[in-house]
Amino acid sequence: MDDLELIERRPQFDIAKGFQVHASPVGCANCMQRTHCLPSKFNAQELGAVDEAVEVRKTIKRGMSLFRNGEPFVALYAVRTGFFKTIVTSSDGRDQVTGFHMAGEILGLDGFMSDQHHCEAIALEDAEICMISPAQLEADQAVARQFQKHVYHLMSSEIMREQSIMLLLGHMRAEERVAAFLNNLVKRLHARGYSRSELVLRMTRDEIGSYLGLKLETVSRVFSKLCSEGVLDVNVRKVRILNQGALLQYAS
Amino acid sequence: MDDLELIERRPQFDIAKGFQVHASPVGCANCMQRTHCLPSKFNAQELGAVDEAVEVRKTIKRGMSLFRNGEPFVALYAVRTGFFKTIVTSSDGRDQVTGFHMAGEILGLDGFMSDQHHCEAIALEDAEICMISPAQLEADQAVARQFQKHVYHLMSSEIMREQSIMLLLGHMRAEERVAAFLNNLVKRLHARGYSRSELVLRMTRDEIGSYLGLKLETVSRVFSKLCSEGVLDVNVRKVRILNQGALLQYAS
DNA sequence: CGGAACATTGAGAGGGATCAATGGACGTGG
DNA sequence: CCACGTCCATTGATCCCTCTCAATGTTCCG
Repeated sequence: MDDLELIERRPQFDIAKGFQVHASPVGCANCMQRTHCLPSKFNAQELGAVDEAVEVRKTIKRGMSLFRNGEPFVALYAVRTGFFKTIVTSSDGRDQVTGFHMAGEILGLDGFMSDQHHCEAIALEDAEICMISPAQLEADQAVARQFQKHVYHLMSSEIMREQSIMLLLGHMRAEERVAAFLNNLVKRLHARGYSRSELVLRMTRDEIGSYLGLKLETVSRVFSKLCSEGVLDVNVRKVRILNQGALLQYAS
Repeated sequence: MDDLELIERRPQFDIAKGFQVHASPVGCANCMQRTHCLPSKFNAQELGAVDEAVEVRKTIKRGMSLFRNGEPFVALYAVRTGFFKTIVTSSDGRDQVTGFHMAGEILGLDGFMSDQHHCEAIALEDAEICMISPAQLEADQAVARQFQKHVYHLMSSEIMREQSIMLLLGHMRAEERVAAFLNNLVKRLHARGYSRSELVLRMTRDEIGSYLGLKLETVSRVFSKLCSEGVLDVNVRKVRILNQGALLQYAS
């Protein structure tokens, strides 16, 4: 397994197939994601320090892991391009998708305080990420304070996000879950300049199902049903929302 | 509604029925929970500063809220005695129990970084809590550093806890959920000196169901089934675990 | 072109929800 | 101290949503 070998070589960050490391070709100040990403929280002056803490940019091939359960924490990761899923694995081997992550979002927080990752992040398509080294960020006193504040904020958001998923998993029916999923996805995409009504799913039906606590067939059936009701226009991975209001109704 | 009136008066912490405030009668150094509670993370020297930050102890009557969704964050709360549940409420009014909390556990972290609570904590029986004021804790530099470290740790644990619930809600069958619930509960109780095989449930079947994503009748039926199989001996709220191994098997 | 991975759809089964009735525990007030 | 009401738990009967199993279709890529 090329993947495994790759994974085990970290945290040295060797240049290897599917896991290219190179010096920063783009500073945060020029990055397309700067308005959504962590650096947006810093002022122009502090940005220099942030830029220095962002040591390298990496490209991750589709299907590869950014980090895995049990690995030592070495950095936070900001998604530059591409799409990730995070999964947790139960003691008996079943695993569950706990989130999907797009450009500008920060991965790896779960390892930040325990120095060890407790989930696995896998690229759903070829992706680029920035590695943010907390140690270096905290060299500057003012930046450190600002950084900590935003790590708190990110963790707080993560807890709230998970609570809303718990609510979804505990109380919603299949249609509601899928509708909530689509609404959330399209909202985040729209914040990044994408259409409010059209999206391309980067994940399989199985992955959506795992995230929503449903079987892949059920996810497929719900798509078909919402299609037949004129709420959606689904063509495999391409989804068009025809009736925004109705979709919001479903998600209640 | 006495409850509502009470709630609205906070955070002034008036003395009122069911919500008694009084000066610390017991220091952390002498508290029965000190080995499980947050203060256990500090050395003897720092403990003085912690004790000062624990401004008041309060008693909370059964059914009363410690804090509610949307309320400003004023302090962290350490459970001294009694039992709490935390609930989140969805936009359409449905709510879900997100956790049960016993002596020594810290409540209110969800409001720590956003300065506002995003869930509600309700006492399941008459309870006592300690209010920990972060502002005062952070007066001392060394204590502040130590405190921050442990807040990170607590939040990390909270994220992991929620992920395991997501796994439960997403993939487990009713019996597995109930078994996992009991195992977790008895483990935490045992860490506090209680029996490894006997426990008294402080919550209703409905609350267990909400936590596990099941209806109360289903919870009741699972208890009955495990009873008939000789795994448990259930007498309403009193549960005896007759076959520890089998229960662990169920929770897989 | 062929194979692998993924999606769709159908038929049938089953687990949990729902509806409903009963019973026990507890607290309050007569 | 008992009667009563309330809250909670148990159990049964039935329904239905989702899972499971299975076959077919589509897309993508070597």
